[in-house]
Amino acid sequence: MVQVLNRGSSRVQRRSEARRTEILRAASRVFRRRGLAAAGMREIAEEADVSPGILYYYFSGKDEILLFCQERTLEHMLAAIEAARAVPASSAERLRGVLQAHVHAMLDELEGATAHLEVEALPEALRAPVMEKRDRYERAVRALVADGIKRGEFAKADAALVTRAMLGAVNWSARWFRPDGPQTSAAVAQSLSDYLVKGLLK
Amino acid sequence: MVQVLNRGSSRVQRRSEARRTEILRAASRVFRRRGLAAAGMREIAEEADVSPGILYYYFSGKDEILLFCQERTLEHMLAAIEAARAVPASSAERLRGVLQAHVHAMLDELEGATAHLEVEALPEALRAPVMEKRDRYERAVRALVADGIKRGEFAKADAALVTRAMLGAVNWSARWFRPDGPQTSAAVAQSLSDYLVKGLLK
DNA sequence: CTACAATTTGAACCATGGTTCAAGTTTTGA
DNA sequence: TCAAAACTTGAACCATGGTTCAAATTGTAG
Repeated sequence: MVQVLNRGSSRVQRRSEARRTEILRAASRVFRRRGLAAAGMREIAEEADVSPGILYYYFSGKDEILLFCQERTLEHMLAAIEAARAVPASSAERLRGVLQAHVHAMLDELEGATAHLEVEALPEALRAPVMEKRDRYERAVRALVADGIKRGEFAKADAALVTRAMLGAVNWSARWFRPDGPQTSAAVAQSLSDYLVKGLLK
Repeated sequence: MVQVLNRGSSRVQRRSEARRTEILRAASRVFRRRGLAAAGMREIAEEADVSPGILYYYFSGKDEILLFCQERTLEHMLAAIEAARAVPASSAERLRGVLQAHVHAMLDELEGATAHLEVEALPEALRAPVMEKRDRYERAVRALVADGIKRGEFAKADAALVTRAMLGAVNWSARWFRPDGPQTSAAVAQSLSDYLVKGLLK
């Protein structure tokens, strides 16, 4: 029988929950390594050091694993937006903060996931909640940009287009970044956000 | 038997060549519409208005179709780089020109293809030539950026990183652009390249 | 016109990979 | 300690989709 999501705190529930996230993390790694389509259930199972069958004990199938990976990352990014809003700072500083968090969400081992870049991989039925979050995130970033323009801190620009350019640049980092390369993810986050915000300043 | 690429000009050869590109174009459309992995041979065949079997008369298989799509787009982009180099102009103007051509290569119906964004989809054996072109293109853009910095036209920056940011922003456009949306691909190319180059100026 | 080559078809083949399941093993509660 | 529940396994099932192929059609050369 497939388990129901459960945040209770009895011993078994905690252990069960841990196993679930363990699987999700393994899946994230495989997704990033092989790409969404090429990631097989057997490989995910091996990465998580369990048998293939068990994936269907904790999840209803590959789609659901994908769904959870995407939502986890998006919620992480939405939290970063909230954090930025809470801090009293210039639009430029806020925007840089959000973009840096986004880069970390893309590149860092712990929470990093690139799955949310391919919403189309989800069957129609599951897409809605992910797209809702994705759109909410994009709107929030756009609001940050528009706000900076309104305040006169940024030059006049097409906020929607610039936002998409920024997100594209940031998302793309997952394609070329190598953890064993010359620079850390923090350095990338720094330089990238500096450059992207600079294009907005007057 | 599988046909050999042939640019001769006898009547049959011309017709054969036309059929090949016709198939490639159909494949490009399906790739863009469904994504690489989800594009099936049967669907490509239907889009090209032929039977599935014939794809194997003109190509050795899906991999080769993919390979040709990628190379076609990359060659198109490399040509744009050459054109930019030939023109006497500021680094900023050259860079804008290249980025605009890139956007058009992404979005326009005629030659537009997004296949080259997923080199990993190719089997190891076929990857090399595509990656060589892709890297050559990236190096050329980077050289343009570095040149602008050296001339003092651009502010000091990590040329490699900025280049990747630009390419990411531009590649990403294929994800959100809708031909029937509010703006044309030319308008997008314009705004996008303006913003991206602005971040480099002093 | 006729034979040969080039082209085209669509059904069948088969590997891949997501999924199911009956049968074990481990953990829990009393 | 023991039975029930929770968990885990690995092999088998089966749909999908890339590929093959024998046969049919079309085009070409003599």
